[in-house]
Amino acid sequence: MNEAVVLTPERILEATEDVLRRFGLAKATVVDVARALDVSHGSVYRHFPSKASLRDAVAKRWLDRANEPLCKLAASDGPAPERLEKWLRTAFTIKQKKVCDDPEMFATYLALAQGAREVVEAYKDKQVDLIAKILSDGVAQGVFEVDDVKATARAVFDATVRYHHPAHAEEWAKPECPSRIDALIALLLRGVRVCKH
Amino acid sequence: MNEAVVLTPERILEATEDVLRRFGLAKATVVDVARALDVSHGSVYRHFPSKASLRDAVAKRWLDRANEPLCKLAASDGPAPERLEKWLRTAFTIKQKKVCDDPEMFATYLALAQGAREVVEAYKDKQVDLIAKILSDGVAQGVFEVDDVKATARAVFDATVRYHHPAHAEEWAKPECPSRIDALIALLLRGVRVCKH
DNA sequence: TGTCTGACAGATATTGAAATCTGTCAGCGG
DNA sequence: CCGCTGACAGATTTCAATATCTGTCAGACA
Repeated sequence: MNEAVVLTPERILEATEDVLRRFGLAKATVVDVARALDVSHGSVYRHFPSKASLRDAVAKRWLDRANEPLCKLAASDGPAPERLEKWLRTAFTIKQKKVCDDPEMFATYLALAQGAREVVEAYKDKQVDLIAKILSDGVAQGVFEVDDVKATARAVFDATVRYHHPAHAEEWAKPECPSRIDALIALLLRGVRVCKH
Repeated sequence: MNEAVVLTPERILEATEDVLRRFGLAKATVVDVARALDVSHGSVYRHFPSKASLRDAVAKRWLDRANEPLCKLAASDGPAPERLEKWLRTAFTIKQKKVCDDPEMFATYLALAQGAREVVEAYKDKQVDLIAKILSDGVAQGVFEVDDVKATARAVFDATVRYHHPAHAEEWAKPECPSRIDALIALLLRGVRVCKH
């Protein structure tokens, strides 16, 4: 019973990512994945009930990996305003880097996410929770003044959509982008900070 | 020399909108437009050098019409905060209404705009100028406190992208949308207002 | 007994030949 | 003379025949 030969969901996901990387979403088939694992395609259906569920699982892996640094940032301590700014800039940078490094693969994952609405929705909710965590820390520190933490976290998330939603990815490379990000972050921080007298 | 029979760019644009409405962007051809006007398609090329330029002109008409109420709002007078809020809500409502009333036509115009980048860019710049107008009025009234009016106007525009960029149109119908808009507008207004003591 | 195979039906994608469209231009007709 | 026509070349789209893929399942194999 060689472990390397046992067919696990994990191995299938790995192979699926490989196949996606090589062929792209449009051309990748379950048969390709099975071939990469040297099994029949019927075997893949023992572990994932459909091609859609396989794609969803790949999307979830991808989003979870991307989210990891942000979870850490939200859980850390320190002054909330700096932490919020850092969190937002990190969120933007992660996405931006993915586009720059491998635009083709980014496009593949983007298309993948389009079909995995539930997974994406859960991921977004998690992001909002992370922002809310920082906001409530800031309120506790007396540096933020916020009516409704949850609603404001959602508003911050919505307000920054342009720099983390893939629909706007083409614009991220523009030269005026960094200064526009600076202006946006400054505006949002002013919106949550307590008034200085 | 019957005026109704003279072929003008205006008449061609009107006919093109009709054809788009009837067939959709994918199926609408220059031949269809010519047929609607009862002329040969060669004649259309006397007035527009290419199909692309015809589409651009239609897109421009559409955007200009949509922009009209917003220009008026920005040019009006009154307290800047109320005016900014009204402007944003109007901008959202205009787009939302277009989607609700005729989703098919909205999709057509959306696809149209994708190919008319320059026209769209000019339209966006105009929007930012309108926001900047209201912001600088607010500064003059002593109710807004803004470092760089132009940059902040851009930031307000960017922050509200989720509710005026057609890429997010599917989300506009969701029931939680209005309260999220309220939270976002409140956040942005807090970000530009002078501190209350 | 439980995992995997391979053949199968229905759904989906590919392909290339035929039809249509875009953009041009010489010339018609008022 | 001037705006319009209609035929044309090359590009693009359509359509239907063909090939491939998804998802199932009865049975092999260990």
